[in-house]
Amino acid sequence: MTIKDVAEKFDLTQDTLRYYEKVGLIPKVNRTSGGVRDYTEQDMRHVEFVKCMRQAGLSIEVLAQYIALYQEGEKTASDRRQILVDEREKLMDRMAEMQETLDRLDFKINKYDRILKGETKIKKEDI
Amino acid sequence: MTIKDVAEKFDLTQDTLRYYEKVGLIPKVNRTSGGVRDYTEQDMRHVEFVKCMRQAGLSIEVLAQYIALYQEGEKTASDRRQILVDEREKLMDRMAEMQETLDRLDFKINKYDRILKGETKIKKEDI
DNA sequence: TCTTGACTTAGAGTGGACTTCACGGTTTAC
DNA sequence: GTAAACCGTGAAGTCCACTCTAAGTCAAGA
Repeated sequence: MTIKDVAEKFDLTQDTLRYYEKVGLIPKVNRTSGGVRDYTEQDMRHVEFVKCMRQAGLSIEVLAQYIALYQEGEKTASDRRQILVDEREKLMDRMAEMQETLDRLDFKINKYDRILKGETKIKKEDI
Repeated sequence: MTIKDVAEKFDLTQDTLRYYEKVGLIPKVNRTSGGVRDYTEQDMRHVEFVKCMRQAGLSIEVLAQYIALYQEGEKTASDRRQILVDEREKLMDRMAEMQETLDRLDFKINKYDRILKGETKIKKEDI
């Protein structure tokens, strides 16, 4: 698969794909005789994984580290596990914060609904 | 309250507080005769609100817009409500993505646990 | 009175994650 | 065969959200 196809498939730009490869989020992709990237199924699994992790906020740095360990083979399994555990923890924290904000948004939206129906007045101290 | 106290209270830097004021996330804070910021209770409610929203990923831009409407008074209530509804939606989407990633991390951590106990082998296609 | 330390400003600098540029080589459709 | 579309590179540029710097002001304590 060409970079164009992969970019479309995962809704990433070609630039982003090249960038990810450069910084090590994706292993070096094989090239055709003309030097054009030709993505394998395995490459795509990497792209999909990285996209998912990036969306959740894992940094380029930590992902590059993970992929580097992955490429060193089986002996790095426990280091890799630790990275995942740490990132899982961070993710849970972020989600808890977001849940708090979500609750707060719901509360405020509710308040606006009541205000707009004329049931309540805006109080100066409500931001 | 001085900027130092507020920074400590909310675990933000003084620079960040000045920056938030400059870009309109916090209304202009009153000054002492010497020009030093003196935060009121109401200012602090703003700071707390903004901190919470920023943590959840709402942009400076959208928050500044919200605060600007807030300062225009009651007539902007429905516009403000709409901002909150839109941001709530985005937040839910982000959280759903993060939940997906979390599930995936759990699955992978589990796999590593089994590998490290020797129950399974790493497969090449597992990233 | 002098020093210390916290405060002020405008504006420059930083870090993360892309994104664009300039320009040349490659592939494809007709 | 050739034009159009696509791909390659390294380096520079961009955007967001701060963060730091320089140079100055001010209040309190020795």
